[in-house]
Amino acid sequence: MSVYTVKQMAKLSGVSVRALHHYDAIGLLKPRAVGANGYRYYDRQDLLRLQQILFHRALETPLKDIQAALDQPGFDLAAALRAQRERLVAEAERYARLVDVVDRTLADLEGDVTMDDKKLFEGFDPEKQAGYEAELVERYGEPMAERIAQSKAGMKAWDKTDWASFQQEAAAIEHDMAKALAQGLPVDSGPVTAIMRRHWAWIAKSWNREPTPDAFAGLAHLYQDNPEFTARYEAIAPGLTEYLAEAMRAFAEKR
Amino acid sequence: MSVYTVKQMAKLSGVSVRALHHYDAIGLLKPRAVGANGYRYYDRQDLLRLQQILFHRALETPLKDIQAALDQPGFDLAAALRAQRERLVAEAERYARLVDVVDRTLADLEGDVTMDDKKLFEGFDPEKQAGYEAELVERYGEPMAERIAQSKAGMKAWDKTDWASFQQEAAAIEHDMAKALAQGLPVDSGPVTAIMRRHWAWIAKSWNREPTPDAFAGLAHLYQDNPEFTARYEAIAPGLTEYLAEAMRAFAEKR
DNA sequence: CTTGACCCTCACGCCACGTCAGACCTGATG
DNA sequence: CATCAGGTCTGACGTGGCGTGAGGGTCAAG
Repeated sequence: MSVYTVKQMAKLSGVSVRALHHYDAIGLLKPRAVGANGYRYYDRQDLLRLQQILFHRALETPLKDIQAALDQPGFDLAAALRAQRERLVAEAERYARLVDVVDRTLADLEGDVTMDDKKLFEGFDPEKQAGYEAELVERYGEPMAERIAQSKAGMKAWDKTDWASFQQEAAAIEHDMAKALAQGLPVDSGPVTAIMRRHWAWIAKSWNREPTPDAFAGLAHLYQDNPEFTARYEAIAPGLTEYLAEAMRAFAEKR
Repeated sequence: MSVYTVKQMAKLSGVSVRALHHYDAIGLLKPRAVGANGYRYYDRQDLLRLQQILFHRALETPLKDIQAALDQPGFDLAAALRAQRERLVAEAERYARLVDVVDRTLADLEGDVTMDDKKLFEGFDPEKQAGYEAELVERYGEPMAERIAQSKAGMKAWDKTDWASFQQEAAAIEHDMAKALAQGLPVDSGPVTAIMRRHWAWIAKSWNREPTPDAFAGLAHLYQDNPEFTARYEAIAPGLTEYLAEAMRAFAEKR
């Protein structure tokens, strides 16, 4: 009565026959018996195990780990679930952030603002974002962490117009720096200093607070060390990353 | 000046050299030039294109689609992004639901309630969940949609104790039904009718409203047609799905 | 005995690369 | 000029969780 063929198991559980073959092959779920004809026969215990498998699979646990969880008697399921929970929370947040990115990009598109000014402030690749922050905090201590939090809080309240003007100013600064570089102006010359004043103000706006000279110079390093920034600047003009960084350091020293 | 080797491109953009090879191989990003030695040489335009690629890749767009988006001149980027946005929202919600599932499971585990009573009300596999709802709505019209919404709203307010007792009652009902089946009691016999009264009440609790007899009978079909339910009942006892469904229909007819 | 619905075992395909292996190229140094 | 480090290349296989045939055996009903 309670013996099922592959097809029946598939219908009862919602997985494919191929998946059952696969689970058999990797030893995750072996049928209770195999006939002389090679047919797989499952029973209710197998069905129960399959249900457990599906539970873990829905949480995106690798099949290997599921096997380990189900086969080891003293396995700490609660601990594993708590670990999974963290992962899932992180994923949920990641996707929420990506939605934000798309929203801002769409706002850009519909507002007809130039399309290329979105890379810097998008917040995708949160690991790297976290990396920047960790770097800044390590270099400048706890107060920096607070500043970052302030910055985030402040920027959250911005509307689309704020973002658009913010990005336009960034583009303008970059454009002017590229021109200065092309003209061979020294980084401590008057015009470049003027641009740096605008950059300083722009940073102050994004941080919701005046940067210290040290932090400003540290940002220059950050620009040089991280691909997100170098790619952006190098794409505008070759050598712009270093030129900008030098200009920032020169400006910071005068403060 | 603005000519980059693979490694330089990799450093500037943060992708691996292997990925650049791959993008070349599939035609997504071909270097501006290839030397007589076979070396790939990129320029700033390539870097810009790579940045666009990375933007889309971060949104998990398949590389083929990215290529289509970048190569077709009249491509509707906004429409594509809106579609992606929907996907991302759905994913964010899915993960949030999974976190809920894990939380409830953990509550179960820590409350020492039996572990197997979690499958029915978990809300993972949202597509199928949506399928159930669509099925019910189609069968019973718009009022059912409203009822589902009510049910969800009501259950959201439940705490862990509510969930635990809710699940215990379900388990008790199933257990009693399995016993009745084993004893061969007819589905319209007194004891079975008594169990059905409890099942009815249980449904009423979850729906936040009394079911109509038609809806109750419809639920019986749902149990028989969907693997999530059949697997659950068949795992408890073979034939329980049909027995339960018959009992529900018999009960519904008497109302 | 035939039909049609099952069942089996290979075995390749997918996607976006990671990871060797083996060989060639280039620029700086002894 | 030889050497050496550190690039660069082209295969080619591995990853995970199966999907999707191909080619052939099995089983129950008519």
